[in-house]
Amino acid sequence: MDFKKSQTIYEQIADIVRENILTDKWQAGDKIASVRELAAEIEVNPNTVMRSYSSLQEQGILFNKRGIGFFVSDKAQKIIHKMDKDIFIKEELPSIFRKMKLLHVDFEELKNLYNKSKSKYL
Amino acid sequence: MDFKKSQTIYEQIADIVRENILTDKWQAGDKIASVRELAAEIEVNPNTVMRSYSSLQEQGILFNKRGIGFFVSDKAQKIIHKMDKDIFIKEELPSIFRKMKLLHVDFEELKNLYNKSKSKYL
Amino acid sequence: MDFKKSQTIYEQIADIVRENILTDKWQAGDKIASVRELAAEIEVNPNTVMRSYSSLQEQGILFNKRGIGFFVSDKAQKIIHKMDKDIFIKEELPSIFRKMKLLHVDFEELKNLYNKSKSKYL
Amino acid sequence: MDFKKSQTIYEQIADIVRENILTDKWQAGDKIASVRELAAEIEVNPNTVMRSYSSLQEQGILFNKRGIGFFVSDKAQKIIHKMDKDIFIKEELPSIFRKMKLLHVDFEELKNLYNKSKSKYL
DNA sequence: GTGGTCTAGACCACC
DNA sequence: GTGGTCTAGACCACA
Repeated sequence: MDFKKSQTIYEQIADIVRENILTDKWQAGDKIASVRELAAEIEVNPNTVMRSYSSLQEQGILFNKRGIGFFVSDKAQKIIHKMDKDIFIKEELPSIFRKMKLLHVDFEELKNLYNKSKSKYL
Repeated sequence: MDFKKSQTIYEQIADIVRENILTDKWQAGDKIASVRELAAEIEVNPNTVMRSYSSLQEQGILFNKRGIGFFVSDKAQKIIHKMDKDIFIKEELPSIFRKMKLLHVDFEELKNLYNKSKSKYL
Repeated sequence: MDFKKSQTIYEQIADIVRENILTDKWQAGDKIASVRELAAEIEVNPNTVMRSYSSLQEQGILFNKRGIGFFVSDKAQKIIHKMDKDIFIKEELPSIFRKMKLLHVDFEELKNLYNKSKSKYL
Repeated sequence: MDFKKSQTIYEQIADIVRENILTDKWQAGDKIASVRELAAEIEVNPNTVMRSYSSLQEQGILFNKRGIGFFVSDKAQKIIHKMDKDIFIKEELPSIFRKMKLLHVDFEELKNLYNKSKSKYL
């Protein structure tokens, strides 16, 4: 597994977990991989995985049962969706629109790029 | 001057320089603030400014004359525009489109948000 | 450790690293001395070593794992060999040939000097 | 006029003067360009030219007559030839031979490159 | 005055 | 422990 340098590894792991929950790969109540299992699989220090799980737990996305493991919480999907959409609309989109203006990219071009990217996944 | 802590100071300085060039505030051939001047103005260590200028020089955006100062290179604007557009189209937009899909944001909603943001600046 | 003053220290450190890789002392995947270790060993400021390692990383010769250290990249030797041979053939040799002409040194004399230098290492 | 960054401007100017003398463009007793003339021509600070001329004077290559200008000394060519050949044989060639070994360039290849470079100037 | 290098020492996040 | 950034202050060569 290879990670981007611009973001910390534990955040990138948390992102993957969040995405798996958002896309229904992992559902409410599911037991997810143990810290050691995941660490071994993606070749990362167990401390690093632990840190990801802990932060997800603080956000109410995971919960753990002592000696058993980490589980997806009931409200996980709702929480993630709200967090992500908030960031998307308040931070990411404005930054994109600002850059479009700076680079003289008009909405037509955006539309074309959108359609092109969509057709990739058909 | 205050900086975000999510990004290094020297990158933020480089970003400002790039933006000033892209928006024609500084034009090809212009002498820009000396390392010490800028450092004093934005209350930062001269070494930090130096690092920004050096990286911009490596990218071909600035050049310097010994003992005189740093200048905006002829191709600066073209280089910056190309770099920025490349990143925008190959990295930022795909990430945005991917997130739209994940969050079930359709193109109509994007269009509305775009028009809303546009009207802010009218 | 003593350095020539005609060249910056950080370039000389980078040169040593490159040479150690080129001569197989350090091989692809090897972990090299940490910034602080090397700095202590050659009695130089850690920042200076950091600067060397960073530039080697930009060139694709080294890479690092967060919190672990710097490593020799797989293509390191190939990159260095290409860089060196390019400079040798496009810059150093022409300059030598030009000087030979200027100083009226013919190819026979060069051959003699070459053989003499070679016998030194036998 | 454009200068390499790796060497100081005044040294590069001195190099040009030396070369002009070595190739008989400027001969013993000739008056060379005044400091201001040359400075204007190559767009450089007069101080910088002065520094070049001074160093050449120290080496016995130039001499000056007060209020008249700088002149090529009688022994100029001999001095330059000796200096250059010394450096060439004791420093530059050994460094080249060392690099040949490192880059696995054998003498045959050197010969080919030499002949190729020679034919360029025919 | 300018850029450029270097040191000493600090602080941080991460593994 | 590791890399990475930043500061304060010094010194140098060059214009």
